[in-house]
Amino acid sequence: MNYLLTNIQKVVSLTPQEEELLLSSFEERSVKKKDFLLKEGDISKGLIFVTEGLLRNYSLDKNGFEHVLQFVPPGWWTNDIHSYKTGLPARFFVEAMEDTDYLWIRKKNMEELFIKIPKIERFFRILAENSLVAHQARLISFLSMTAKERYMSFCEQYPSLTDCLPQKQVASYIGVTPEFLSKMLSELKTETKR
Amino acid sequence: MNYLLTNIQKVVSLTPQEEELLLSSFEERSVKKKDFLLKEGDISKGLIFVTEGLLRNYSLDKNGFEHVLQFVPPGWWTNDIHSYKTGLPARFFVEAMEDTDYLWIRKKNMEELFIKIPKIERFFRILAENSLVAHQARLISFLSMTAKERYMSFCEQYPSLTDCLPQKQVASYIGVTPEFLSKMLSELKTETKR
DNA sequence: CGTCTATTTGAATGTACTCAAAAGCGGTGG
DNA sequence: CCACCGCTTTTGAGTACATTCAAATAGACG
Repeated sequence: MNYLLTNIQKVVSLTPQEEELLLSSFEERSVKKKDFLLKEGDISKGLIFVTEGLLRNYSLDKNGFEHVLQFVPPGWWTNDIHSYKTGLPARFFVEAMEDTDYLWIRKKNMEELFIKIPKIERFFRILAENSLVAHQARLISFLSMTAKERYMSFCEQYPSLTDCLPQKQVASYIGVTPEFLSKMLSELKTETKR
Repeated sequence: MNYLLTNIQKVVSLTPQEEELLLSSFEERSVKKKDFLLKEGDISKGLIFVTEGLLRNYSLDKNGFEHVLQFVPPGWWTNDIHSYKTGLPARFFVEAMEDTDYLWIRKKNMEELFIKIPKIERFFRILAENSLVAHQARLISFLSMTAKERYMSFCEQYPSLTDCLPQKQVASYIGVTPEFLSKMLSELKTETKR
């Protein structure tokens, strides 16, 4: 639970009372590898903050292919925002890539927190804005970069993830087929050897 | 100015005093077609709310190609969020596609408003969240759709823009060359004729 | 071990790009 | 008001980047 406080206090400072109210609004939960926290068609009823493990947030297209929207390591938040905000069915899946511990807060509690502690609403405003910046950068990468450039940019941005992720998942994130990523990698290797 | 109030009151309600404070924090400004409101390398010092006309927010890649991040018709907000939040040089340009009127608020005034009227901070939290949802959808379109599908999805989503925008700009938004969009369109025409 | 999934490799294909040239269109100045 | 200039759009030929499909190999897990 302390991890959550540290995460939030980097942006806004809370009194001990506020900390207590905050923590009491969350539930500690765990899932096993390959479990789903959310499936397409479900209604997303709360927010997820990962403390241990790794999640992925992805969509399934009409041809049955998966597309990774986000990897969610400890210290990061996830859910299907659209479903959460509108109450409509989710378009994304949230699945555990490893055994994962997380904190969960129901929408109703979240809304109460915003009223009782405006600083929490500030925290989430800033969180959303930062996330927006990251999404914009990723969009620009699709508009202006080749697959190889997107791969290298991914490695720079998430060095810790690059190692522990199956290639297939990285391929899905940067928007290429696993076969093509494999070919790119063998090229990159022979390039550096020379 | 009233347009701004209408826009905000759709999400949160304000008292007459709050309305007045809000409006007094903004400046009315105008630019001519082809003028820049922000250039790469500038520091983004405030937020822009368009009341009349049309802006575009784009980046320039290392080969000199433009990539449209956002079109900004009346009722929409824009700036370079990253630069605005960090004080670092902007990566994007904001340019007027037509003579445009807009409201402008300095960062310092914005921060004061957040303190004096928490509902305004709520409005911007929700604005950022909605924008995030839109960005996610666009990301998924690059991961899962062909150029033709992205084009059709763009037309559905922004019917009013489709007509008034030069093809070249639409091409830049959906991530293809103007030549390729032109070929796609002539194909689509012959398809519907049959 | 055996099974299941991930990765590699190759050949054929397709989608989208580049470069070039011509045609169309809008704005501006004479 | 027309002619010209610059920019956008169209069209075509050749090319490159990335996909599909198939088959072989390698790894991970029970």
